[in-house]
Amino acid sequence: MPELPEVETVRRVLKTWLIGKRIIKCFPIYPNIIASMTPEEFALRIEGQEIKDIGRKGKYLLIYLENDVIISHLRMEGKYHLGYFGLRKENDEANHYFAPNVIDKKNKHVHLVFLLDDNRVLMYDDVRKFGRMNLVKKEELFLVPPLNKLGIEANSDDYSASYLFERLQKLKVTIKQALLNQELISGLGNIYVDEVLFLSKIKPTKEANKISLKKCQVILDNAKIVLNKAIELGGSTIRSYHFANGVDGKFQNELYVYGRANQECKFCGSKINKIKVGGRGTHYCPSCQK
DNA sequence: AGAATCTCTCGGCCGC
DNA sequence: TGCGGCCGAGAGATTC
Repeated sequence: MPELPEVETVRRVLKTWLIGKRIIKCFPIYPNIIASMTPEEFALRIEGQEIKDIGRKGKYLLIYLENDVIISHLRMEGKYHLGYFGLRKENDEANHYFAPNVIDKKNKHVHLVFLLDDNRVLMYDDVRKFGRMNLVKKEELFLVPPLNKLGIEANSDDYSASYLFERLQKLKVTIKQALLNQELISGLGNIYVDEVLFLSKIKPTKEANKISLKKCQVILDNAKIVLNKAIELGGSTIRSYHFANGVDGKFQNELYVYGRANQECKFCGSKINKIKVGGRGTHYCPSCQK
């Protein structure tokens, strides 16, 4: 489940692979991955452009080309592999191959392929087909969907407690639902919201408009601590989620509540509770969080 | 107007 | 082995 730290980890890997490479050809295999235009138009526009930089905004990965930016959201299980253009050879140790019209076990979940000018291929792999890619003109990047309404990032120094407090005052949802809203604060997903609320000693079901200004500061402080620590450790690898080329994160070992239902709280020993909040699985310690 | 809620996308996985 | 239900981020539609 890629959240801000996982996407940042992918960004750093892609940067080492792709800067200066030119996209010769794009194969959109599963068309629904491309949002807001036809796959043909997407392919036509990016073909011939050089990859200039790899950026990130919230959970969105940004592939800067000469004239356009590919906005890639990995959603649940999207990942990238760098492979080779050609047919798989016997006893070949290379992990990933791609040839048009040849889909084997190794790449049956590959939905989009970029052929690069060094005869390598960048493959977008997504078992659940939830990920989406947009293409926007460079100068419109933050002026059109999906980035035009995205909130300030949760670990940014620009995020002030007074701003968070003012926004929360107007809401009638729980604090957990508010922190998952990417228009209010970006980069936090289900895992890290649970972790931030645990460290902040706030029950996920508490109404957003009852959080004090002081607690807003605590939330932002903990968001920084949790996200920066997770980035440092390469994100969390949970369930079947692995990063590009098998690079796994280590933050899952640091989790206090997420995925620890019925286990002991690392602070007080109470049983971690799992409930539903706004339709999302939610973990908390009933004695630490009020 | 703006916030909240509903619906839809998917396939692995779990329980029966 | 077969099948229905569950999970979940975000967009777009709908309701409040």
